[in-house]
Amino acid sequence: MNSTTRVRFAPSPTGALHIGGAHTALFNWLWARRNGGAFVLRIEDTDLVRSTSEYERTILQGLNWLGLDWDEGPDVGGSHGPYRQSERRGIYLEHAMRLVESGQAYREGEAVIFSVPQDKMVAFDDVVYGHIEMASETLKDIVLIKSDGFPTYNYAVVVDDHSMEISHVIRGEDHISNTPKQILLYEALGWEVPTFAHLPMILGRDKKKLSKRHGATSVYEYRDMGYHPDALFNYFALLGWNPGDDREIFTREEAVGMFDLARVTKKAAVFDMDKLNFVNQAHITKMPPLERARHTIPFWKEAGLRPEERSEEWLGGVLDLLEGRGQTFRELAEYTDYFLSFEPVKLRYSASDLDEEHRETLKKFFSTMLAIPSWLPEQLEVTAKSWCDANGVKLKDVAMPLRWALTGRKVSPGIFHVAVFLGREEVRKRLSYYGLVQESV
RNA sequence: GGUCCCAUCGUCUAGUGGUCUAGGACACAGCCCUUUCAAGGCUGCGACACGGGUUCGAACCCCGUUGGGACCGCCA
Repeated sequence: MNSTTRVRFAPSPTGALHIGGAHTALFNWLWARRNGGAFVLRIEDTDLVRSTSEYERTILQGLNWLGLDWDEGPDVGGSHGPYRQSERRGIYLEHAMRLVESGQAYREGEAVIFSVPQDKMVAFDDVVYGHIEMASETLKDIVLIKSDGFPTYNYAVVVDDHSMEISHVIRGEDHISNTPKQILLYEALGWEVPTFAHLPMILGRDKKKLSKRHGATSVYEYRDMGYHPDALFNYFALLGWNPGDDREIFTREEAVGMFDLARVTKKAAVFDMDKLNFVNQAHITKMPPLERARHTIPFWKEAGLRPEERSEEWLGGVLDLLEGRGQTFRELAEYTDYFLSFEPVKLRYSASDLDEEHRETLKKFFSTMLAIPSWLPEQLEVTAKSWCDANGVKLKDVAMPLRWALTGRKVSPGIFHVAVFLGREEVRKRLSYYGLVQESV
């Protein structure tokens, strides 16, 4: 336990929360929680034209959805505020003027610019990348305050991280080359330099920086595709980090218990949907039926079905039948649509593949089946098998037509379980619709 | 172009000089199970980028090459 650990996630509200940002936020959160420290949320809205409060709101909601809570931030306040850079202009100006007075910065137009000292080797020890150094003469002078009176990123980040007492600056590897500039500013201001830990980048399948071309990039798109936040959290944690043993499926709490910045890897990682799907499936499988049902409801509705007409227990029972089938809530809804309504079945299947002879055989079997005393999966299967033996047909020859008539698909869970869940009358109704029930019965 | 970073199976990774004929997971293929498809179980395919050193010994250390990436904005 180290109560002095203070980390921050500092998004700029110029777009939705996307994968890279969520990944960075996640690692900061993990480190804060692991050490019993504080996770601070700061909004870097110094780009007047691109920042909007609408984006700020979606980013906060996105973090919330992922289960990342913060201890200080623009909405919850805290002792180191304000937490929006646009509200901290006085602080930036004050320190910039100090540098002008000491001759370390100069004015040009309305702007304040820092003169980079020459012949200086700037070095730091990154927690993940190790020792890094850069000669100061490769750096150009640094703009501190723009002509519009707002601070630039490299300057504001230093003032804020210092005044918010940030102990560890955990951010993407793309900031490594900004770090020497910031260190020069810490030194000029006479401030202690925090510990830096840069995180590997996340790339698309083609190993290029993740962009729209690679498909979904915002966390909300993943929610809408049917991923569970716990699974996305789990998958993100695995990108650039591993617990050191073979554990790959874990909860947030377990991740907090195992996390260590020292185990973060250096190589950029490719975002792999196949693995995400696997992780999501694993989380769905472990989930209690009722919770699974609650997460699937929006997708049933989206498919035009009416889950609100059923109890959560019934819906959970439907999903239980899937036994591991489906990798997203969207697929869960899709794979079970025929339980909620006969309509999608009619749209998919017409029974035109059955010739008269085949129909007659099926009618005989179905009438035997519908007359079975106890309507249970095992009974249906035993009856079907013995009927097939007696009539010289294979079980699949009756099971597949039954599957088509009940589900409108060629794949489904065990069809006798489906039949039992649907109920004898509903099964009779569907078979009858396809003309597979003997009129006389 | 300058500076910086990275480099183990297709992908995520384990590995910090000998226990590595390199381990796990995803994906893929096959088998088992089986009324279909999954799930589950088993098996298989598959990598230390290359070249020099250092060392008794290198995936691990050093140098170079090549290949990726990032930054070089009064964007963040």
